[in-house]
Amino acid sequence: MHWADVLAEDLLKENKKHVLATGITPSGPIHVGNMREVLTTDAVYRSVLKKNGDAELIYIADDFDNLRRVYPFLPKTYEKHVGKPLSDIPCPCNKHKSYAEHYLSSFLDSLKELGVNPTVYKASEMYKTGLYEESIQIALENTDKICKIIEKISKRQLPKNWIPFNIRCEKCGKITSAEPVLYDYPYIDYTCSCGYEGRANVTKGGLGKLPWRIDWPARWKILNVTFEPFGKDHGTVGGTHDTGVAIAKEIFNYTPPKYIMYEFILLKGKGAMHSSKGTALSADEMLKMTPPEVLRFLLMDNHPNKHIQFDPGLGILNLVDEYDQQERAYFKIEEEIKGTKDLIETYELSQPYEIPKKIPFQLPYRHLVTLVQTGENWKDIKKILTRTNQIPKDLSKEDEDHLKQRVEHVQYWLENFAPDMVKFKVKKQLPKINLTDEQTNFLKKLNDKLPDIKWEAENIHNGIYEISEQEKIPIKTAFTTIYQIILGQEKGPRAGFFLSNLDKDFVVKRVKEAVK
RNA sequence: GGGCCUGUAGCUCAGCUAGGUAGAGCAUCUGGCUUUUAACCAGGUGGCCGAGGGUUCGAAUCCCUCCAGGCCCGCCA
Repeated sequence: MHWADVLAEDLLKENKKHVLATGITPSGPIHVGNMREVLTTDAVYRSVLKKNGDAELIYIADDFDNLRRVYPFLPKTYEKHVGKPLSDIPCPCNKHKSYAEHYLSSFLDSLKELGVNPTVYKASEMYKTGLYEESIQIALENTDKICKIIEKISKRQLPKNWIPFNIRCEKCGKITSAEPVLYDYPYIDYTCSCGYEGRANVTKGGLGKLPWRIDWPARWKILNVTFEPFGKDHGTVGGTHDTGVAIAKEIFNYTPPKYIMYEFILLKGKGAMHSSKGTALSADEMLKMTPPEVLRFLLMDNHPNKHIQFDPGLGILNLVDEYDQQERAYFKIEEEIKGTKDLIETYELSQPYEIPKKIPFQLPYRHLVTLVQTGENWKDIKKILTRTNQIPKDLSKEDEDHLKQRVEHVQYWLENFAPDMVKFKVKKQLPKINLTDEQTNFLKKLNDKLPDIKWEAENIHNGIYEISEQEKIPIKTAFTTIYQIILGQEKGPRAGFFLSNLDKDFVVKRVKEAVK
């Protein structure tokens, strides 16, 4: 059984409406690792719905959390914003309402592309509209109890006058620097390190925030959360999940949601991703080089408790190939590889939106890598594909869109991540090269033969071999020569297929030129 | 120090939740049309299922101990 179904069935033991929650703090570019949490939740959500359960998928952006420090990708001027809620900090590009919006909006766009459509909650709004009011009161009334729970479970010492509420200083706007002096419901008198002394009315929204260890369980109750995954960093003993569970039960009288702890996505050769260390791959970027169904596939095919090594280099080609292979198996065009796990569920969960009724038109991804570099744009590429009969004349609109979308992904990959060995450029002019006599001889023979070759991959390929045999020219030399005069490099894509994609006249002309 | 996960063929991993004759892909070897930057087909080789103990008629699978590796663990989600 697919892991999402296992989790869904566990939820369905209770016949009620399930709220599946996921949340990420938009403190910077949101990376693929974070994406795992959202897609994991989405998978379980879909599975519950499929089994006729009642479910809602929600996404909570904790934009009321404060900026911890000036991250490497931020200008120095952000120093003055450290400590303020993300929703109160100006946008780095000035196009969004706030710092939080800046990172959130592109992430939400990515989610849409992946077919994830949660109800979005923003913590800043939840606080400002008073959704947290009751929880704040309960927390403050139970300060001692909460303090004991946290100290006992996390083995951490809290400061003497600690209260489960971070006051936002009215003057400087920071939620990290105000110290409570006196608490008399509903007022808290405080002094801030900026010198301000003030009084906060906790029943008025937005004057402060519950610390994370209390915020999380409070949120479960406010939104009736029944399921929420979290990364292994929270799963540690005495960690925020442990204290959250205890606080939910003992303070908020709420049964903690079910969960799954997920492993991290590691970047091949670089290890775990950290935005702050520059070793993160943002969700945006990943989606630009990986088709959405393939990105989903990567996560659906791997149990959340397994870490994923993601290779943005050649590995991506294998990943897409693997996806295509499973797609063919799903549509029974070829046999599934023995031992494939949950083929049907995995494929269906990988679809961003509708599950195709028939198999989408496939072109091997590696071919696309060559094609994309042969043609200038989609029009060009389509022309080549049509001329070489690689796509049917009556290609459907959906199939064309699908193909075009893949071409765009390949282009982005080639520009940003592909290793040099797969890159090439068809030179507009004959490159400056020194050819040996043997090579020149080969080109002469090729020049004679070319006009008679029917312009198809296999014929071209065979033609090259014939010359090689007749003239006793090593086949390797033959290929190298071709790559040199067209690409200006010694290696290149499979020659027959490659040349057939080029215009015949162009090749004939180039060979003629090279012989001179 | 604590926690989670992993250990099965040369490599990457299924199989373990419901115990019942050890599997796949790649690599390698052989044969077929000399086949390029990782696009063929057919067949073969290859494993003390990390080690030890226990439960059982029977264990890769369940229980215990140990060993090795990965990752995580400050009011940093």
